[in-house]
Amino acid sequence: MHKNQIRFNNERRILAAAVKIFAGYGYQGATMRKIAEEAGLPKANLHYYFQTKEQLYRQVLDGIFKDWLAAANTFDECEEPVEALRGYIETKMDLSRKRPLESRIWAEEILRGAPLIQDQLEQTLAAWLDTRVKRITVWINKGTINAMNPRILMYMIWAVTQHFADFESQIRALNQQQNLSDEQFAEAKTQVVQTILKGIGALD
Amino acid sequence: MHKNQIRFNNERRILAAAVKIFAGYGYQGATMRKIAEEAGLPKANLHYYFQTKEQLYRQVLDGIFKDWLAAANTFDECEEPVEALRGYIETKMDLSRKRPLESRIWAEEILRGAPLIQDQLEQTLAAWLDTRVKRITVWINKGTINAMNPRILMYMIWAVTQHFADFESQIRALNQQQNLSDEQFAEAKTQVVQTILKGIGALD
DNA sequence: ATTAATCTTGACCGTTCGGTCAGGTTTATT
DNA sequence: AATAAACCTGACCGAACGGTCAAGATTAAT
Repeated sequence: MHKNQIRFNNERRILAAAVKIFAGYGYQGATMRKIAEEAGLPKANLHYYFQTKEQLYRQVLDGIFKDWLAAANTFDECEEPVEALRGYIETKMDLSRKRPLESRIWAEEILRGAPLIQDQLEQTLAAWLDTRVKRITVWINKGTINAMNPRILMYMIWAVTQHFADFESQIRALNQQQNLSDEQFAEAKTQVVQTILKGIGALD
Repeated sequence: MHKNQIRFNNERRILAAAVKIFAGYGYQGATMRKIAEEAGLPKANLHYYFQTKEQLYRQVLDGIFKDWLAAANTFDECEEPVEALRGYIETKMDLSRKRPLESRIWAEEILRGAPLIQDQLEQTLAAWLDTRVKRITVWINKGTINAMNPRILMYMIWAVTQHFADFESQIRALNQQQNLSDEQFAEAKTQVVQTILKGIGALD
């Protein structure tokens, strides 16, 4: 039991509702009314816990950003490129499968020019990327993988893995109006891993 | 000289302005006022040529969809997978470079669940994809490329190429706040082509 | 030169937006 | 039991939204 049980519960309810509505309608399309309705609370109550729509949105983004960075754990723990990259790609694919809403909110924020998270991108994410780039460079120098620009490799991994969340509605339209089944998604995961690892010369 | 010169010119101006504003703010964030200002026309004039905001948006989407499909020309004209896929990937990369706004409008529409273009996806795009899937299947059966799901290959190509337009602001933040230079973009293009072609076993 | 068709636009309308606030209720502290 | 702190919410506000319209200006057709 928390000390501020009421506050804790209500903030969680509001944030969960906000994720759904922001993902479904975008920042501008989402309204405090819709979020309040989704959360089952009066609109004025939202403003009691989160002063403005922007502040609520910022907290949602913060949560997403943390998951984003945490997905790199396997990457960091593995020594060899095949394990490290396979683990990272699979983790990112699983994130797209299990939490597509968050991925879409992130994508929309970037699409709009990252007006609210530019600082975090330039500071935290840039530093995060630098670390991984250095590890990849070591592999390249050892000859374990082909010579290449490690940043572009990371962009490719992000692009492909997040595509399955962000472009879900397009994929569904091209799959007889059905979301990918678990089997289909597993197949996609395997093929993405294989193509990228083979593409950078880590296999064979 | 066109017959309806005035109408033709004004519709073009408005559509060009609409692309900029829709790409920069999203459908909901874009306002008829902003588009009118960008076009240098009074707001009421927009409604003379396009009855509603939604109709204007639909025409913008239609234009993008045509470019989308036309990008497959090289794909269709080449016999061998290396030429065909290299040509298609390069064309899509060039599109992302030269017309990122259109790519972002498309991405946002899909992100929101494709409310206005679902039919086109299910009809036209699905048929378009089927044709290319069949060609890829031929290559697989010949053993020119590895066994795989051709649809997932196409998803990967779309994801990676469009990422350079859709996530431009993120890439900029990770590139010392500078957009990719022509040299950097050319490097990315080469690496994307190499990685995918090698990844599917079309090279070596 | 006259008429018809097209184009232009400031002013206006109903609706919905994010946000506020006063006053009441519930929970925690002493 | 009394007081304080936290929580709740219907009613309201100014601003901005998409869209309309009447009346005038311009262009095309005869």
